[in-house]
Amino acid sequence: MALPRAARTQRRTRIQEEKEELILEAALEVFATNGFRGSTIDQIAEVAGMSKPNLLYYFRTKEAMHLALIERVLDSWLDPLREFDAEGNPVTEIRSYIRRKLEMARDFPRESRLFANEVLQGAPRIEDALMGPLKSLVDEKAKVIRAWAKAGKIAKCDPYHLIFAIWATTQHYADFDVQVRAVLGKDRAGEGRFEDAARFLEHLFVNGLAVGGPAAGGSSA
Amino acid sequence: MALPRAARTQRRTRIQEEKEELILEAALEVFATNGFRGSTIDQIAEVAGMSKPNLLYYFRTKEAMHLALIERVLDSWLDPLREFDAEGNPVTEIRSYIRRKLEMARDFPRESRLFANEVLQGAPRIEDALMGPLKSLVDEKAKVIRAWAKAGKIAKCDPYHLIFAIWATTQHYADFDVQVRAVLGKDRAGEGRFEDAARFLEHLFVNGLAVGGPAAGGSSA
DNA sequence: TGTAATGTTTACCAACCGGTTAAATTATCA
DNA sequence: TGATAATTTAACCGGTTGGTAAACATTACA
Repeated sequence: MALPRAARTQRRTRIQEEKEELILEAALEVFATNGFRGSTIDQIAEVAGMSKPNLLYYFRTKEAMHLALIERVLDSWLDPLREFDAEGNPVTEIRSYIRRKLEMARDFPRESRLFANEVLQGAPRIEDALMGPLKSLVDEKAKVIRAWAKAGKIAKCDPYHLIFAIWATTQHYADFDVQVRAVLGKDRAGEGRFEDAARFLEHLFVNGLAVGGPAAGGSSA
Repeated sequence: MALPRAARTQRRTRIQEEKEELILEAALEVFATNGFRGSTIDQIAEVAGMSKPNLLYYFRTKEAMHLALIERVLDSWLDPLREFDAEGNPVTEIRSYIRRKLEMARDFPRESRLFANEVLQGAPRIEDALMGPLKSLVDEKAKVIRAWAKAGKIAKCDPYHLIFAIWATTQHYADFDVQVRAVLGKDRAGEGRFEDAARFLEHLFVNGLAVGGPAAGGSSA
């Protein structure tokens, strides 16, 4: 009895595709804003416009909905880092990585918050993913960055903490959106904040990682 | 009937001080790791080593515990930014702000996660604090930073996004601790990670904000 | 020491929550 | 169209949750 009833039909139907999609969309909305424990099946059902037993016809448990969601989202969430190219120009690569991550924070804030909630609360349901695929990917890209530093193309720095810094600064605009808007105030909280953030962050990281920074000797001022 | 029974005694007793302290300490532990909705009074009671009705003798509702906690923590949480000194040397000020924030992430991760949970879930209970005291303080410090930039002491940049970047990068080590440890791996996840982070972040921000960096040109208006 | 004020516990309640059952309804297709 | 498979709903269940009432225990102090 490990499968929901919908998965035990003779064929996979059109209705199953549609409803499962609908449910995951609603689940994303609810889980992202309330966390796992803070979300109820009833809430998801209401957002999806379906009855609770009907959800449970497609997903056997609340956990199953969450798991399906995580699996679907995790992969696409790592895409920007995968595109990080060892052959490219370091400055260009870092700049476009920042831009892509910032675009994701703008266009898929719920996905970002879904993970943030999960990690913040100790990642009880995604620990494997963190220590497996995520760590492997980061390890791989860290090597690339280290090679760039060794070749003198960027300043010598800890590649892991560089990646953390890019994650933190970009996802901040999704995860802490309410705070960002509150601090910027009504007039500056429009969509333009993402362009401003991009400009600032690109400047920060490009300058910050440039070889032999100007702060090295007595600054020209 | 807005006050808990303990607050309706003739004098404030020693036991009240002690028990309220004990409860808030337990509440911090629980709220920080589970968020508001995900936490139960029973959990807090168990951590505090008291019975549930006993907690409710000191705090009328779960909300009241959370509110008392937020109020107590918010103030100290903003202290590092308050110390930010207009008269000081910009590089020194920024560097020590980063260091202080990083120390707080290391020494008070629960406080950081308490806010992160709250903001992440839309800040329903601290919106006033964000738009009031927090915004005022940031506005004030943003002016200082802008003045430094205008005087040519640091690169021209958006002071709000600079502050966001410092918040994001430092709090990351408290809020996303599980992820940081998972990615760094067992051998590098010791306490040394905070020193590594400090070294990287100081380099990043000091170089990144240095005037007329080597990658000069496209900086913000 | 006695007693009034303070503190703690036991027992309880109504609402909520995750999930099940079985019956009713709708879609599919020979 | 009718039979069968697929879908949906109403009713329900046991456990949990936030919170209360009232009896009981302890402390402070005259």
